[in-house]
Amino acid sequence: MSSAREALLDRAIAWFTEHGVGDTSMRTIAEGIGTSHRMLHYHFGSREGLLTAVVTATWGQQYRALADLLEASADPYIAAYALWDRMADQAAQLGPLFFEVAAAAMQGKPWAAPLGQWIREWKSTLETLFVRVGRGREQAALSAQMTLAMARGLLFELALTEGNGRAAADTAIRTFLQSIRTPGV
Amino acid sequence: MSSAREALLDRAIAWFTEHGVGDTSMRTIAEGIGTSHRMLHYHFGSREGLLTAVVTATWGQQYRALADLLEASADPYIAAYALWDRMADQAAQLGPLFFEVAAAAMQGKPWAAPLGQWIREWKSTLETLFVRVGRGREQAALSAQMTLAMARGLLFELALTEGNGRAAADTAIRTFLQSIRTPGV
DNA sequence: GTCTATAACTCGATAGAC
DNA sequence: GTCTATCGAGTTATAGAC
Repeated sequence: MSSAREALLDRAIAWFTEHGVGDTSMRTIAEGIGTSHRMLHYHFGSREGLLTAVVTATWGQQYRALADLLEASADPYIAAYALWDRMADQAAQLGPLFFEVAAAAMQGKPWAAPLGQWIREWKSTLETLFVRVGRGREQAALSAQMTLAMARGLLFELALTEGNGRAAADTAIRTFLQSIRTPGV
Repeated sequence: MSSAREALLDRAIAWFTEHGVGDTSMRTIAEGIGTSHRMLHYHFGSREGLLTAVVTATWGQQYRALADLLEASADPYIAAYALWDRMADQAAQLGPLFFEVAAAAMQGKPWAAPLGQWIREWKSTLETLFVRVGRGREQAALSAQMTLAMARGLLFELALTEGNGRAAADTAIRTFLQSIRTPGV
């Protein structure tokens, strides 16, 4: 509600995107985004509250954008490529933070839990699309799982090479999508 | 050399595997593995020195084991599956730490750099195997990239679900390896 | 909402005895 | 190699004025 809080949150997201979460303190990030650590405590309650807000806001909007994208296209292959295109564009900036927060979710850190939840939902959403195009439940689940795994694996590499190799990654995902399009697979 | 140092390193690796790196202090980990923070400083010099030693030891032995495995098998598809099998077995334990350290490498943290280096080498190793089996340079590079991306993406999901879904992941990797085996892909 | 001040504590790292 | 003791800085979080 408060616009001061939201302005602060936007800048915090930008800061974490660039520097990661890691061991950074409230003071360090406060200085980095031009406020005081007192204000961060005032608006977000605690360090964990700030992290939760950042994760929720970042991947909440990401999740809604992707869900829209998937709903807009009837063809799961076209939708999957559009999804890839969007993720790959942001890989160099958002990739490192994504994998850091995901690792935190794997370790059971509460502030990272929302991301883990959304990752599970992406799979269901994509699976539904494959069903809608005529695949059986099991085949749709397999296709969704493989598509997301391939996209995420390529994203991992892109993030590790700071965005170099985008063309090669595009070729890889296209080759893969082509291969699961053929019947019997 | 010193056996006290190596015993300490072994226990530190086990501790990080279970708890992650995150924001944990020298004092916390020292207590966790039954020593004093003074001893950690004595043997590893600094917090960064300890992290570097842990990363180097963990993925140094991992890298050598995988290199042997790839060299032992002439068929890259069999080798790739053996590689997958080994990684998937350890996914629930080592996966979270792997992705956390990889994210640190993406963010340029010096202590995580060795892992980034090895990840690049895995690709070259697998690519060489595809060349040896008759693929052209470009096709071999593409196959190696896709194989590693798929394996890593499935690993990501396995780690996030604490090892549940191993059977589904096995099916996925087998389906994928089958699909890139057919000529023209 | 924003400020200064500060409580209460933990951090990495080192000194020096043994 | 291992111990106790400690330094100085940095930490989260809160109190209270404005």
